[in-house]
Amino acid sequence: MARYNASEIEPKWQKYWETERSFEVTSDENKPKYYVLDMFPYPSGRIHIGHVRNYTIGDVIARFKRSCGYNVLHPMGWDAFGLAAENAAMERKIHPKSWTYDNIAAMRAQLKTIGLSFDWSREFATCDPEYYAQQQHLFLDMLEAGLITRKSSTVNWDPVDQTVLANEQVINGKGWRSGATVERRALTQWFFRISEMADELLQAIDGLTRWPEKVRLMQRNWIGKSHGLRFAFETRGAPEGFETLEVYTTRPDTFLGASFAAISPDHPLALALEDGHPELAAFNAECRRMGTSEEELERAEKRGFDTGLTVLHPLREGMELPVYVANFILMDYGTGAIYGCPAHDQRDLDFARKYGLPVIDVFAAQEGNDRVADSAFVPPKTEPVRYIRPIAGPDVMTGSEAVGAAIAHCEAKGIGEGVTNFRLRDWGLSRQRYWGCPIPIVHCDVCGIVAVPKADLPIKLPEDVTFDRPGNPLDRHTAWRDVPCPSCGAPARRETDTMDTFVDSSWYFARFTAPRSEQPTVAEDAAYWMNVDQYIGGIEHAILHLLYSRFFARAMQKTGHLPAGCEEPFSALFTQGMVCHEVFYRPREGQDAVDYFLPDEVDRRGDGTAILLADGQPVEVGPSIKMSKSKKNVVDTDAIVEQFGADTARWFMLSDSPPDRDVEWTAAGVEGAWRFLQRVWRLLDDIDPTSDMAGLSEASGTALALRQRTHRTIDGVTADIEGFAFNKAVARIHELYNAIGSAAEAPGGRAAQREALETMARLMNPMAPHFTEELWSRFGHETPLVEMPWPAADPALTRDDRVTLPIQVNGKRRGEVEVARDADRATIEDLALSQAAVARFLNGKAPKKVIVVPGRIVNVVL
RNA sequence: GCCCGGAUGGCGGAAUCGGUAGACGCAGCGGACUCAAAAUCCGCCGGCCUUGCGGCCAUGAGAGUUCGAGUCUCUCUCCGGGCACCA
Repeated sequence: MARYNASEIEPKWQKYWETERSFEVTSDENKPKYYVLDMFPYPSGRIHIGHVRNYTIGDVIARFKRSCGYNVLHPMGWDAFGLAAENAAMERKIHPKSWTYDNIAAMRAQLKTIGLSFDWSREFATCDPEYYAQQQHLFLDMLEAGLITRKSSTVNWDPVDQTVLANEQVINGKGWRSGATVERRALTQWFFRISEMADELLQAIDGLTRWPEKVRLMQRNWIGKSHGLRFAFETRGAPEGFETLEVYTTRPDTFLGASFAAISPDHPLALALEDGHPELAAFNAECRRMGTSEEELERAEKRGFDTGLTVLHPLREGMELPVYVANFILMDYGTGAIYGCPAHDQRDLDFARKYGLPVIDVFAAQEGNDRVADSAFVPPKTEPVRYIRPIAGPDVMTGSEAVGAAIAHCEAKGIGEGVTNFRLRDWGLSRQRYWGCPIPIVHCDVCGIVAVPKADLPIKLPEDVTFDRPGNPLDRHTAWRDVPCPSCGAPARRETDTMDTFVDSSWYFARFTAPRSEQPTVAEDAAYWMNVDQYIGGIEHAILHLLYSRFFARAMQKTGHLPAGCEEPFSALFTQGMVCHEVFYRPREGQDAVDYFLPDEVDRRGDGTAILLADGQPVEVGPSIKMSKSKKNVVDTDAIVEQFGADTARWFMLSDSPPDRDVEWTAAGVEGAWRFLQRVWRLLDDIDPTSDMAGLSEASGTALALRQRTHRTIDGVTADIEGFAFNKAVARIHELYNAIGSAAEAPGGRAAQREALETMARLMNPMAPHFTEELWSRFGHETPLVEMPWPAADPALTRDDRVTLPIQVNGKRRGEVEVARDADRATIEDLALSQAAVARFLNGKAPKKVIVVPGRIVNVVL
């Protein structure tokens, strides 16, 4: 038998699936549906091996469910708007559109060599006008439904390039191109009112039982529901209109420990005080010379400026607290103002020490409470603590009880109210960029903000734009920008901001159910296909993308674009890990820099060293990290498919690491996968593909043992695939392979071997589809595996009525005993105590205790 | 800084409920076949002690709960993801 030749056989089956339209599906009420969706890629240019992993995982599920009788929707598309296309335009003078569509064409061709069971007839890119036209439609409906609002928020502003920067374009506080110090600037923008839905989005997490617990927890924390006290301080010395200062606190039980108040540099009071106070104005300006990212604000050194104002402590007569402007207060959370309780909040304590403010204890010192070492005592909310300054209630309470008591007390005295607050902010969707979905709005001097009538959609992006200057080209494209007002006809301006690309990816899953419709969705198709039964993607999307999609599904329901029951669009979620690779590099002589080399340029030795093929000299071998272009530790898909075939790559991806963990791509691992497929192929030499399956019934001895293993493997692999434990499924298939040879000479052995190999082909099919189709066809089967049902195990062959129990003495394994699976405790105990190994330790004495866990273990305690 | 994960042989990992730690694979070593090599096949493969039987140690570190802990609790270390304009 010749070697298995992937480069001939893989295209053959790909062509078969394509001409047979094996994976194209339509709504069919008579068949149960299964919607499996892989997060669609950003068309960055090439498919790398990390994509192969992601899409292989989804493909295993899709093919498996298909063979289980489901009508499987498994679509693919492109998340095609974004910053990278504009960067390419600026750097390489390529239009974002041609850059994007060229990349899509290249990546589509690469994906098709992997043998993925996508329904390509449903493909779209989010930058297709047919797609974003429907998105504009959704925007208008959401605007009308009150789900969209307009307000001010802060952006990163590059004062040299006169442009808004994304957080990733701010490097150490400087604009990445200009190098200028970035500052925060307020801009009026469009917002989805997601915060209105905060509580609903939080409650519904409870129902997402097939999501990873960590993702549910991250979403809960992100929404950040809290109950606290909101009240107004009376101010002293403040300008007119600021007679009170409203603050919010989640720990009103520490109110009597307050020793200062602080406001955000962006707080209206801080702005009002700038007038005639140049030092404060300078401080505020300094604070604004920081980006908008929360990480940057939190990591920055805590600094404050004494405004000279004070507020009156409402519960401590005569006590005035100084008011500071502080750089760590976020204007977007709570009221943008706080009071500080240094004794019981580390950040407040650091601040108090720095500015010489008093530290007032609210709790009795406890063991481990060592404020002396400049470490605040933050009391737990759920355990009782002793208060020396309770606002109300007994001395000893849990934090939660004390918070409740404090709120009740303040409400009774008329100083504030208990309120529920959320960390979740509204979702700003405006982007000052070209390569995104235009917002269908016109600004008219007469009528104000005017929605574009639906009849005028789509608002298409103009293509004649230039990127020779920074800023949004739509702003300077007057022919596109200047239009008559749709309402009064007066000269007006289009909205030149485009939508955040998260909008594009927040409803694409719904669009796949009717991708060519002239409406965003089609009711019957959405009703049939939604929700996504299995969603698969990276953990990096655990919060934003998934939360926005959950919001959008609700918004689409409210606007009639999704039927009832679709408020949670992803019934099950799986988050997969990344593909990593070693880095190869050499320090650049005389410079503080290194040159990286591609894995292809290097010969990696078994002893951990490597040499550069070009000059035969050694290179450094660095750690295995996430594949990235900059470190050159990327493996291109084409080379692997050409050398080993897609099935080898797929098999390797699935065999080593569990799919939710990172996997290291190694050449040796790929070769191992390739050798395994070849070994399975060679079994065709030893196993008669025409042997009579009637011999199965008389299998005995090793042949019967093989049959049992075959059928137990069916059950095991089925459970493993359902549980995303593909690496365990692969291990089981290896074990079955290792067992095949032993049956050859036993009665019924030839038939048992044929059964085993045919079963292997069927079980391996979702993972290595081309290889197994070919293997299957060599047995003379006319129906290809793609049309075959998933194999079922014979229960008579999977039963096991004997079981081996380990015998422990004092918790250490000293022997084992084989018993009937249903043996009772007394029988097991007698057998165990009669063991020589046990008797040796007993030394004639009776054991203190014997623990028997039937079917599990025996532990003899001396 | 804040939120969320992860850590098991030389390497990837297995151990469904707290019950035989290291399944399966990779790498390595030894052997067979070969003029030789490749390919293939067979065997060994956590550490220490022991001729052997076997014993002791061992799941990032330290403590705790338990007859029994990789698994549960607490403290710590390191690594990764997210932090709202990367997608």
